[in-house]
Amino acid sequence: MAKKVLLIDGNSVAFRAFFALFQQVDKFVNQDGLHTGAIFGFNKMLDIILDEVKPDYAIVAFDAGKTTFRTEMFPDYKGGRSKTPSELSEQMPFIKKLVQAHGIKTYELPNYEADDIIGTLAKEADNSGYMTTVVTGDRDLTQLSTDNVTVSVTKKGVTEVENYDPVHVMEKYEITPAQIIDMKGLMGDASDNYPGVTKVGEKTAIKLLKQYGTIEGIYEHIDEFKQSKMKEHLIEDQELAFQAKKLATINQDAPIEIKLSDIEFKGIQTEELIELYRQLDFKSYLAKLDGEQISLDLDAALSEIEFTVLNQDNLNEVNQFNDEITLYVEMPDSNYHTSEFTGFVMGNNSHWLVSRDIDLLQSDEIKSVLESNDIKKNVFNAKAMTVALNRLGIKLNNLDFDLLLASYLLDTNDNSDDLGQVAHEHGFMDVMSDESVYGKGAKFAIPADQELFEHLAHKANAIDVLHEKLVKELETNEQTALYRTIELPLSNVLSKMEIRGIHVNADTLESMGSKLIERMSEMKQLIYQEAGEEFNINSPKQLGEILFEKMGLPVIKKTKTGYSTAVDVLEKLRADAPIVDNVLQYRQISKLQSTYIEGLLKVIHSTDQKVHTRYLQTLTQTGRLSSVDPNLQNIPIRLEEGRKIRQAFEPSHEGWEIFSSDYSQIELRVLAHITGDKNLQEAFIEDEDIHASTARRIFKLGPNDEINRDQRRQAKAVNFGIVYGISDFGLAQNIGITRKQAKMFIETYFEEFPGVKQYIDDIVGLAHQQGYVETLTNRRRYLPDIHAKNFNLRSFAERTAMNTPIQGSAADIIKIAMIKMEDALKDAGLQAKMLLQIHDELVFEAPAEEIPTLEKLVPRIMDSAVSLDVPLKVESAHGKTWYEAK
DNA sequence: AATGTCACG
DNA sequence: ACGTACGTGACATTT
Repeated sequence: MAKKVLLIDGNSVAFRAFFALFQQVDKFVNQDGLHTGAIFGFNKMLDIILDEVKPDYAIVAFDAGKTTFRTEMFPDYKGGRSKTPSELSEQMPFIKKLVQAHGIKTYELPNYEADDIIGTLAKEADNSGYMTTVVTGDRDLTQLSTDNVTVSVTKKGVTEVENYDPVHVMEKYEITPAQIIDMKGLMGDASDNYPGVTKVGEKTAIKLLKQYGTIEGIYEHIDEFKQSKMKEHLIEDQELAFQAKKLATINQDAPIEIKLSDIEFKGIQTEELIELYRQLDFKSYLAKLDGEQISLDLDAALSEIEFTVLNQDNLNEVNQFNDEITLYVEMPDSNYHTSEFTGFVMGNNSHWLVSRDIDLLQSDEIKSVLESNDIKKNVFNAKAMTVALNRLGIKLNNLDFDLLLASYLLDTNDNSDDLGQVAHEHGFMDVMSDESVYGKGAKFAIPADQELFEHLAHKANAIDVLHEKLVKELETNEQTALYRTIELPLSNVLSKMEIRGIHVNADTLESMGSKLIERMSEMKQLIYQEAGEEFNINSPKQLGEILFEKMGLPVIKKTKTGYSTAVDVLEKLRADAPIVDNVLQYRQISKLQSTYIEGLLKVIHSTDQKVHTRYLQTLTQTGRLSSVDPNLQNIPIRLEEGRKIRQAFEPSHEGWEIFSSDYSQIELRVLAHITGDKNLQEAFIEDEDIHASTARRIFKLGPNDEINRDQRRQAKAVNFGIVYGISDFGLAQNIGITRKQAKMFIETYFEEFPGVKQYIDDIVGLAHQQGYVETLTNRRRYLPDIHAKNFNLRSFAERTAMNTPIQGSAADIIKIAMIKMEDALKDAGLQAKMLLQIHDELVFEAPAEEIPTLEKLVPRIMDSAVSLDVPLKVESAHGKTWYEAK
């Protein structure tokens, strides 16, 4: 097989990579403040292309300096270009190192550009009968393409390329690769700052070349041209055209000192590359490198750590800890309700006790330490530890420091549930991430004793070392109270709710499911009939082809991969063809079936007929919880059909009921409080229907005027819009009015609620000034994009600046209520148990006879969780199932 | 692993 | 002129 040669135009690819990632210029910075976006992009390109080409020879050519034979010929060549941004030029030396670490030579030659080096080598390769791939960001190089030379030009970004061989050049430009030079001669090149023939662009140039072949050919026949402006320009600019042609011609005989045999591709130099990735902070690439090689190498980089392996005979070792201990129980699966245990570590001050034998935790010696109220516990993920130990019949008491929770409060942005990664974020590198120890996907494996124990000891040590630092940082941010009185106690409340679980009646789900399946197959047949063929309705691609190509329905919206078939689009097409309505119905049923019937059935524990969700306490950017495995925060309610799913959620005892209370309009009440807007506050103090009240104001209605349904609906959308960080476009889209009308609404709203307007201006200003915003309890969200040059990114950050204090404070309030609730239920001696939190709603189960008590107690706890300038309002309901609690 | 869609607050 | 509401998770399909 022919040898393969890879020639890369280093400068142009680096430029492309830099500008492709420029919007995120602030995201790609390593610890030393070096920008790394272009390096990152270059690396990505290299990985892909090396994998694709698998070259025998490879080189990356760079431009040597400002002056070349072209500037000698034409002093203004590439003149007027703005200087290379310093953010890019500082990256060039690293790109060269990166290339070398990939086992590829770099080369530059005084007086010549990278193009010429590539052209010369391409010619040599072609003559030797090799297959060559040229990678560049510059279309001019397509002139080099032959049957044996493919020119890959990077498209948006650097990872996608368009491959030019002579056939593709012909398809695209209708000329040969050699004629590309003539085309450039006629057109000139604005970016290289040389002119061609006046008023001749791509279209005209191609037309002329198709007829006369070359620039020379054109001028040989210039006399035969009909009198025209174009002819005048051609004659006038003849010299320029020939000059431009020369400038555009790549020199294929540059005096380079290297031959193909000097540029053999050596393959990746793993050690060098690891060192470089480390320096650059390229974590994902580090992880990607061969797992074993890396873990060996990283292992060597970690400090040696001592530990004692616990067994039945040395359990008295734990007696040395009487003040505080650091504890970590290792679980390979993220679901701590069900995961197996692979080991544990406990200790402090570099005295680490480790073991794989989980049963040891249940020994009197260890159990008494864990359950002690005098010995403080430092952990990573208190809730996971609490639930895990509960499975072993151990009650974990006196939790004090949670590295995960503290880290989340300090900065919600770069968070992870991996101890190693979190430690790295805080500058502590002497611990590995789980992924680099265990590998991932198919490679996942639990290592042998020594490696596992070292990993565990390093983890415990990381918690220990970061403890003091993070506690100080919380103090600096005035977040100590948030940590101690809200998040840490809440993690305990949540662990109880998760452990309790909620009873789900599988029979109810199954009988619903079989009805749905029946209806689904009817709908399916109907849709196939209307379509005239069978296809996969669940595939947006296939559905799009049927609707928009076969049936010719009007295309309303496109996605980046094809036609959009989302609800808002289909709804507009409803009247055009009956199939649309059927597809919508089919989708609705299939969603219920797959996500809520089958999905829920899969996660019911066979031992207790319950589902045990996990609340993620350190995930959202606003301070809300999220719920997974299963997600119990998105069980259907809006449409009756879906709402019936809630009939399967039952109390776990005979004679009990489901009881549910929710905050009414909590976000708008928080808005009224935070903005201090008198008009908005008044509406809540008077307990008015808030959307009607807003309607009265924005439509300028009198106190006795009727508010019609549509006015209220629109006002409701405006209220939502305000909370989300409104834009006229968004509002218009949402309620189907013109942008102009939406703008009017917003303006009127701001006139009527000047305090809200003031708040928006203030908070966006504050975010710009300090780089973050805060909630009522000093929960903090950093907004790095607030300084972005990119309009979209910046606007998004500005909207979050105003939304986060609202959504986040509402989250704070219900969290406080939950902590108080757990105590209040206990103090009142009730059997009632809190089961679920759905952002502004709490769901309980209780004996029927406790319901009257709950109806007073629960709202009282909830509405007094905090004291705002407006009252909080709570509404309750109860019934035999969650469905009936409405 | 990414994308589109749709369920919730 | 830019291109849009805020916060989530699960599923099926496609790459």
